[in-house]
Amino acid sequence: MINIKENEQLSILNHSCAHLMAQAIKHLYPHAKFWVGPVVEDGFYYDMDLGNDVIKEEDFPIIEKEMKKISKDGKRIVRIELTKEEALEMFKDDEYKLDLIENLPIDATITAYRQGDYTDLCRGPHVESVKEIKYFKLLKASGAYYKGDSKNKMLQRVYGVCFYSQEDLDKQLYLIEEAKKRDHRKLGKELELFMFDETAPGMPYMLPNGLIMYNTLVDFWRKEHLANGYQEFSAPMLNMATLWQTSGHWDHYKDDMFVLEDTDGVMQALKPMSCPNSILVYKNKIRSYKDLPLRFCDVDAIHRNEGAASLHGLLRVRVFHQDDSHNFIRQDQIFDEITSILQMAKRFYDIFGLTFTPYLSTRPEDYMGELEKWNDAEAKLTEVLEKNFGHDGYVLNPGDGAFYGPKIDLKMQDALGREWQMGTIQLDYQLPERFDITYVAANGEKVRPVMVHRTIYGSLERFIGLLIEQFAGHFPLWIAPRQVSILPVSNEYHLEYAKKVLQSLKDANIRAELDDREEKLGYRIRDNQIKKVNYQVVLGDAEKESGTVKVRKYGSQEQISYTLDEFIKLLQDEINTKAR
RNA sequence: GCCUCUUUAGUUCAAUGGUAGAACAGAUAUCUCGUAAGUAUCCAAUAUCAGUUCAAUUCUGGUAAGGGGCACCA
Repeated sequence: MINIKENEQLSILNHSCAHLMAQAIKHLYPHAKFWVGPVVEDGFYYDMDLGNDVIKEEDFPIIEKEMKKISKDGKRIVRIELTKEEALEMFKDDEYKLDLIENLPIDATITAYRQGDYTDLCRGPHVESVKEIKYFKLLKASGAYYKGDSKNKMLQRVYGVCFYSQEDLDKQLYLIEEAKKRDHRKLGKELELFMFDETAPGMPYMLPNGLIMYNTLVDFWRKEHLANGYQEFSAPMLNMATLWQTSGHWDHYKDDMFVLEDTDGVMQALKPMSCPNSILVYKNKIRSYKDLPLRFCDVDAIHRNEGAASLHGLLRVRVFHQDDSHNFIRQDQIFDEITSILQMAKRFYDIFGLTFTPYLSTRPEDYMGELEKWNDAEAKLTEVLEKNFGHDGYVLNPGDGAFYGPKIDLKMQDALGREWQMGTIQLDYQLPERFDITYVAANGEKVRPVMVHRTIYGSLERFIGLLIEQFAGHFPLWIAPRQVSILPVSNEYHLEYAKKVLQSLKDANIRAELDDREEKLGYRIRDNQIKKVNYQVVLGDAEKESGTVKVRKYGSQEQISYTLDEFIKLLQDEINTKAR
């Protein structure tokens, strides 16, 4: 998709289009008051207060028509400089604009832009005339909190997009449509990967095909982690309130937990994360400085009571599996540990061709712990990022860290350009304190370790969701649920040979299935193509006689003959290289 | 949690104030097949609870689930 914000000219055009839309809406809803109308990555929006009126998508054609009319009149867009007094006078009927004016820096030049009968407070710049704004489309309408605060009144927001040519606009609209086709929710249904039922909102059922992917990802993860000094454990899902009181979740996170009272009247909660459990594992015996780093990983199910409206297919769910690990290290091991985690994450993502952006979140205002340690940790995280990604290779989020420590989030985009947090690396000085964990240092003193929370996939569910979109359902062979379909030309003559080939493939650990339905070959080819099976093997007289297989790769018309052994080797090589 | 929209067969859609039509899938029969849909028949649905009405799938409201945003997201 085209990123409008990156193109300065296009960005100005879109901003002017936001004004044009506001003007049109003002014509149609004279009492409308406007807040802000910025340019975003994929267009623009304007927030407004329409009193009791509501703009719905069905109203878009009328607004667009009015916009076209104004554009045709071709009024110039005139910049006006104002003193604060003039500005306050000019916008005296609009409390939103007054708010903006009052909050401008004292030395700021106040400007407004006038186009015909509409004047808007704005920093600019703008295109010269409304007649330049021709190729636009309103995309969606929604509510949005005033100043982004849920305690405030809800304004109405209308999104749109604008281009310099009809072709560019069509192209963007086409891309939006194409992106919808690879929506993991749609493909998940079509390819029978997962499902949801009304009785468990936000809690996915992994169907057999999806579970193959899940298990394959976990197997790979497990192998890699055990080879890299990690130790896997599993812990109770239901824990007494006392555990959550110690960890602080009871005070800070209770609303997001599934809490219940057991038959003995004891309060319990399903774990929303495994950190306290991993600490108990650490605490199970006395640890020495020689033991560190200690890396306890797990893929236990965790439950979070997310708001119903925020649920989104596999990308935001109420029960999921984090490929979690809690690494207990010494303060002087931070740099090496973070480096090794980041490298591991990069290696994992590279395998899937996924690109990500690291976000460094630093000390918030309400931080806990010692300032010195914070500064030291932040400096080290920065150093790791600078070294591995370069100065422009990561985003700084000042003050956005957790109260217990700074963090690096690894974010990726879905098909529609929405950003999702995948991996995360968080330093934590609080939980070791709360649970009073220590290691014995060389001098015999008890020292508090630093705890690193980290995930690479993030959540297996979310990762699978993103993979579905990344590959549009056509997966690399090693995670593909349907690797090979075997199609005998005729069940009467070729079934026996087909079964032999099937068995050979299964013996070689290939996920192969026999398609011996009483349907014509063309029908079965098509059906297997739609199911995105990676390889189709057609077996008829020629193959039966020569002991070969005729292979057709997904998305290709080409048919290639191999001996059975050659074919198996080809599959195994592809699986082992994890290439597409 | 807030604004807003949606809900008809397994799936994707159609129609209607007088209880619904199709495509794909599935089943059966037929075809015995060499690289993207052979043919016929059958099966199968108005999310749920109320209200208005002689009559509601259609109108109104509640609930649930789902979508688009906002807020949230250790």
